[in-house]
Amino acid sequence: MSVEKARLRVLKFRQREQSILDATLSLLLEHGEDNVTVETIADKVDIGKGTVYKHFTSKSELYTRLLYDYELALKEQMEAAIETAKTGDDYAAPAKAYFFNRISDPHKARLFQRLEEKLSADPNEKIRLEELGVLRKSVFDKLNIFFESRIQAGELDDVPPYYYYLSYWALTQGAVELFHSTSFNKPIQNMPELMNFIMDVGVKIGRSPNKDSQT
Amino acid sequence: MSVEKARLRVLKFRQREQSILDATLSLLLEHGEDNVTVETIADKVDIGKGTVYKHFTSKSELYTRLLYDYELALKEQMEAAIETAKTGDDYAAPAKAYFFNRISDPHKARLFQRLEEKLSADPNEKIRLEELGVLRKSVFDKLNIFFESRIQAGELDDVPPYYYYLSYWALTQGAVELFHSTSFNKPIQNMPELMNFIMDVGVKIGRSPNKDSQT
Amino acid sequence: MSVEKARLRVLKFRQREQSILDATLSLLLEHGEDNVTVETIADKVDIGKGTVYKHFTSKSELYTRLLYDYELALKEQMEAAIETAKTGDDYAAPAKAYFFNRISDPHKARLFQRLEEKLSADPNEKIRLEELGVLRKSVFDKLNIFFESRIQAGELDDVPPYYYYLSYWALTQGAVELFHSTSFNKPIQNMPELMNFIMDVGVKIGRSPNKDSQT
Amino acid sequence: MSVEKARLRVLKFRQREQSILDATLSLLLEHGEDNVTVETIADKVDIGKGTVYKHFTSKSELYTRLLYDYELALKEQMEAAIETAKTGDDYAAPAKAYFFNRISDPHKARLFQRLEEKLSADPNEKIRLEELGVLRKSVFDKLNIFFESRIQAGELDDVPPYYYYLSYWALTQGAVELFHSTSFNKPIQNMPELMNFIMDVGVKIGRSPNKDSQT
DNA sequence: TATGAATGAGGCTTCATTCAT
DNA sequence: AATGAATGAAGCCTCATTCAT
Repeated sequence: MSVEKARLRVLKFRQREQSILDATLSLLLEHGEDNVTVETIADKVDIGKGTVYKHFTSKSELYTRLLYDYELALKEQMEAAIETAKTGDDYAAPAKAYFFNRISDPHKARLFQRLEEKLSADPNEKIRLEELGVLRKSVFDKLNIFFESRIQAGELDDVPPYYYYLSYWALTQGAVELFHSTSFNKPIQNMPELMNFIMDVGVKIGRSPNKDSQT
Repeated sequence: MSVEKARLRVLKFRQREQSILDATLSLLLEHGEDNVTVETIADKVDIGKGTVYKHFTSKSELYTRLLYDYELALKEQMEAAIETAKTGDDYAAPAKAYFFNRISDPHKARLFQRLEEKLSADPNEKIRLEELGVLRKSVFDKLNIFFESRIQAGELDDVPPYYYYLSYWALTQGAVELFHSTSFNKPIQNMPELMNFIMDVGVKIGRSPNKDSQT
Repeated sequence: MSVEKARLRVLKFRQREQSILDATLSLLLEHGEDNVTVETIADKVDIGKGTVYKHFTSKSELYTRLLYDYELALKEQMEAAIETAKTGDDYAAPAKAYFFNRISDPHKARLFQRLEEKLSADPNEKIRLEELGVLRKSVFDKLNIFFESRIQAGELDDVPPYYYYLSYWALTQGAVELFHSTSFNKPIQNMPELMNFIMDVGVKIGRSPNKDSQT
Repeated sequence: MSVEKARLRVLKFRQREQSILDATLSLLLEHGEDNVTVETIADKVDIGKGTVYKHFTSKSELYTRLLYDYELALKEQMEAAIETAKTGDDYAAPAKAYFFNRISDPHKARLFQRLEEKLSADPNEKIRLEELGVLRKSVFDKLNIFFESRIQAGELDDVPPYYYYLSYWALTQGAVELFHSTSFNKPIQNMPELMNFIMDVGVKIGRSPNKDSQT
């Protein structure tokens, strides 16, 4: 019976941890990275400040954890998209998946970009942050194989595979920034249309003109 | 004679102002936006904290000034490049100019991106920050004309001109981020080559296959 | 049991709050409004500077609170005195109560006068300061009724009731200043006697000569 | 000829000194005691900050000087009024003169009250401030004689003469405060009328009922 | 003599983290 | 385990006064 109790306690503990993560993310999105304090977070979850430190050794660790969860979800989407692409149904599936993931919530995308940057400066987080690299490496490897095969099939120009996905990453990242920049926003009259245009630019990277007709 | 003295004094004052700006930029680049204090700056220039406030009414104003100077230099480079492009020698001149400007010092490029974002949150800087918009508007207008003419010459797909330069902006911005991301950096074996590849992607945006041969 | 603990904690917290208020008042009286810093206060209570901000959002709020407490006590004394006066035992009870309240600690009286003035300039305190007005309004209303009845009874000249209590306020205020002015102090050989004289001037305001004999 | 020049220089120096005093007073009245800096003053006079220190050894001395000038003018008015009173034309002349002097510019009256208080705390000003005492002593002496004579003439109750003028001082002082207090201001519908009422209270201090008819 | 740039002590406030209960 | 009061370092900014020119 006390085993049961213990299990329940552990469950509750985990749920609370998730609440903290959720609350933090929502506060971060609402008020910006520089305007969220541990106290705000605790208040939102309706727990004491000290309790936060029972779950995370530091504010940075909490942030890192958030980052990791985000990246993990992204990885899973990417892997699914790569599988789809392999079947030949839609070569652009990974590209689109990535793009949509980022652009569907550009606010969040940019937040994590900033967070990662900030955390990188923290020596205590270096180790934990490396796990992000592991996650990404796994996706990179799959993308490498995928693009290699397309190159060998003559569908793409013969450059190192990472040229493709990193160019694409850059383009998407930039689109996210564009979304937010008050100043560069101004000329834009039709944002969704522009985003489609940009995505299209991305999808077509490296396709030689004559190969273009194949899609 | 006292006129002469006064001129000297003003000169010295300006030089000091410039050295504050220089020191600030270098500290910002070295330690990151969140790790530069007014005291650090004063120490680096070897002046008192109060002196900084003789030149700038607030830390924010100092930053805004830095931003403005950077943007002004960029604007001038862009306008020169647009002129070059108009002569027909190199249609891609503006694109290249922009790309090189950002990529030649990606650290700085990203810094200013972040700085602008942060300053936008400060109500006191809103007015000063609008001058940046004026600067950019001027470049946008020239780019609009330039792209419009190329579209009408049938050299580019017929989409709103800003699609071109904003996509390009996004791509460059992303390239800058790529440069910094410790994690996304890893697969890269040949950074300059990759940057060229990305720039090429940008240059070719919107050129229909058959028009491609014209260049 | 934990309820008991919580109560104790709240109690302790309040006590500390009160000791901050007490220390602040005593420092204010000792060193003057311009020579009390948050650090001084914290030192006197033997707590950290930050702790002060757990109790009050700003130095101004702390001062406002002091002011409010003072005014509240005054209000209660005044209302009691007005009740006494209504019984007919001593028509001058409110006047005397007010006078004694101020003159018994003129140092404090003047301090709060200054404090209120200073706080009025702080836009953040405007709302909180209005509560003082509410407190006073309540006393004013009671005084209006009281004086009105005396006027109608023919005991006082028929002028707006507030003439009486505001003249009286002015006289008392001035007496407080007199108490402090090192320079105007000099001729005074018998301060209590002078204060009695002044109070008497106040008490007799508006009593027509022939009515004078009635008291 | 150089004597002439020297005289001119001295004249100019004095004029500038007066400009500084004038500018300071006007700034003090406009922005309040806590919001006037030496720089503001210098700017208003259109001279360098350093120049201010050629005329006054410290900001405090400048203020003290302002105070002295104000008090001197008041003294002269008071002495003239006492002379008038001695002729028997208007016994209340000194009282009225004082009251009008303060109430005609209550803003200024209160400013100097505050200034004197602040300066009293400055040990460096103690000596200079004593000269104010000398000025006042001179007026007090004359008032003593005046009131003494009225008392002996049976026109006033027999109390120490300073009871009269200090009570009066207090009343006026308080009226000035009343003028400014945002909170105590509220019930007032007719300020000039109220001020007259208060002045009347002051004028009648100490007059026994039967003596009242004499005026 | 006039200047105004430079100074730096000193004031207020914030917030991640600790620790006694 | 949970709490939240307490901490104090650190950051920004002000301003009377000094002093080299």
